Amino acid sequence: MARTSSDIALKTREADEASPGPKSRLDLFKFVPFRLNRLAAEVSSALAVEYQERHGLDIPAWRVIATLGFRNDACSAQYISQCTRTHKSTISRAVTALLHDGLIERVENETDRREFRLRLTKKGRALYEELFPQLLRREDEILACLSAQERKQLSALLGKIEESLDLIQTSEEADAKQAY
Amino acid sequence: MARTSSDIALKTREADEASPGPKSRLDLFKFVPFRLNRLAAEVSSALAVEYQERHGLDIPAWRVIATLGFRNDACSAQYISQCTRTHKSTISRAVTALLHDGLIERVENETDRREFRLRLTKKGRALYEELFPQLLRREDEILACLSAQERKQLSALLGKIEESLDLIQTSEEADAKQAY
DNA sequence: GCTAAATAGTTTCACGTGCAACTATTTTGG
DNA sequence: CCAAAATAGTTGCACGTGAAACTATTTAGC
Repeated sequence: MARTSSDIALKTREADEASPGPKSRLDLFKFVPFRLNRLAAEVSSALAVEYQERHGLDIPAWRVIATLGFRNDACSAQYISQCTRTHKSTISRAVTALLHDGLIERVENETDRREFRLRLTKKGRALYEELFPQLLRREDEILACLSAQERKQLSALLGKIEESLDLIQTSEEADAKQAY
Repeated sequence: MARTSSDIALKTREADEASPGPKSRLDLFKFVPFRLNRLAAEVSSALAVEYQERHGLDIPAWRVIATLGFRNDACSAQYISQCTRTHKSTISRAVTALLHDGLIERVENETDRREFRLRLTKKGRALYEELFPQLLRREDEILACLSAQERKQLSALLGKIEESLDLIQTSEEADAKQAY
């Protein structure tokens, strides 16, 4: 209490988009990169309750489960890494843990013995089926402050930025970029 | 190449918002928390070039600089921690480094000797003045894919979510929540 | 006024992550 | 075919971060 500077405005909204002129400062609270970072961190921790506390999964593990659960056929660690934009070593460790827990299994690829195809086990599938509705519910809670139309807007806007940053890749494109 | 499953659709946009009915899967690429995470990470690394490579600052240090630069008067580490939503130990380490580099200085608070008031040095101010236009330019590049109106929309939508998640706090409110 | 609780800030510790090096396998090119 | 480059996946290492413990100081309660 008694912070003498308490009255400094911290409100974010209604950026002064009108004047791109000679700003002599940067308001962190209107700075989109900062806002995205903060928002993502907050949303993540809100979701963590579901997969972490309730199911013992961390984010990378959940991404593996989610990718395998969404697709029917088995796919490689590489593929998961690329399309979730998660570093391959991170995926590798998550895969090791999930194998150990019997949530996924891997099938040797006869034609290329470097790569393994991964798929959910029965147990893994069951977890996926239980988990994803809970996560969708959380997402819903988070977006409850938006109308249906606003949600559509948000989705479209994010899509545009993603596209412009090349975050949306076809598998072909993903093949081109290694690193991940 | 020759990924047999290459043709699986990875496109994100145009979520099937219409049917909130019995989905039996979760498409990670339509899942807003995932998208926010990925987007924030990507945007961060795009900006990192500016403050990291060109000025040797990391994100926490930049947040300290930005907060002090935006405000005229000196403020406490606590304050910076709360309003940037960055853990206090992280801010503490950033402050130590910035003090060492002579970018900020601290003034003893006579009425409360536990707390220090922080402010930019001349050198720090100069860095701020040089850095923030570059960052705004980057932000501009990233949002270049959006029209002026879309940017306004995005800002408003983020604002609503932030508000609903209680991310926008007056200092008063911030005082209530500790932890940070 | 003295003890207990609260607060600002620092530091130690454990842990997750990215990078780079490594192994094993496959592909390419001469 | 064989050597060199490329690729899938793993692992060692360094580093940044959050939680919790800690120091110093202030406030609250009796």
